[in-house]
Amino acid sequence: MPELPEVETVVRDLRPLLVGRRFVALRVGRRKLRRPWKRDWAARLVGATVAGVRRRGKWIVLDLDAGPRLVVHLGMTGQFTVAKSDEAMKDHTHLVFELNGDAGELRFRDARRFGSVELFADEAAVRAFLADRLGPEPAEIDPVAFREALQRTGRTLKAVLLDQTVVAGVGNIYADEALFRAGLHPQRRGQTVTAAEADRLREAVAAVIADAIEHRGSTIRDYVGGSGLRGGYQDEFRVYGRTGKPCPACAAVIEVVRVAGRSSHYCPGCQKNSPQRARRAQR
DNA sequence: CTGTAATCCTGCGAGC
DNA sequence: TGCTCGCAGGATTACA
Repeated sequence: MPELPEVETVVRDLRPLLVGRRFVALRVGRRKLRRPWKRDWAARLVGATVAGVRRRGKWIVLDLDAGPRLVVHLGMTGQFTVAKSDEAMKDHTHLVFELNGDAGELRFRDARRFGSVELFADEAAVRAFLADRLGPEPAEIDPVAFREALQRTGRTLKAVLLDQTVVAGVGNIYADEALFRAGLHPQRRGQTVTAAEADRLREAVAAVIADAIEHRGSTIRDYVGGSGLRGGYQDEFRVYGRTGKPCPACAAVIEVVRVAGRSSHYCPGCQKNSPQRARRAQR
């Protein structure tokens, strides 16, 4: 569910609520998440003070003063929030970190349990883990590397944008919105794009992500920020979830197709798929 | 190697 | 109202 803008919002919300706070107790649910909970983690977490809260791609990292790092992924339905201790416990709450002072508690909730929580020994271990999985942040993509990543693959543009090793943090919503802004069809093959189109797509990805962060991400159903607030970017969608509605640019009717296993929304007027012509133009 | 499909889960809306 | 079906913001693995 949450993509980069939602995760960034959670991190920004949690940072002032957690940094400097100590975990004084921890309750761990029985249901298993995506990665198994190791028995010694609770002992290593209780008593630790939060030194930092940050994000890389869709992964959240809590730096603990003694050195270990808690790495959290929200999957599709994960929520990571600070609540008052007397606030009712919602179902599917798997972890509760009690904070010192009057700071309430940090809760991890995830109905579908596609999310994960893992404790790493130190910064080097986290770096190795993330480096294996993630390409650059959208704002930091190297133009040449991005163009080459597109032009050397026969995959669709949609599949490439969803590949976290090409660019970190883009998911189904923002892939569709970026392709619309770049005027590119989701089923277009990477090999067929020109340098100018690759640049347009790279800029569109960065712009859409930045815009969505400003709106605190998108809430369609489950997503809430670190303080429980919903996002607002769902009201800015131009194509995602707008099947059958008019394109804001040309008034053609938005269509949906299945690409790379995901629903892909696009405007047939603004996003033509013309691999033949593009292929010929390249020679 | 490349690319797609199935898998892990629960909840909800659509359609009958 | 109640049931079944398909789909959902993701990552990983298993296969063609």
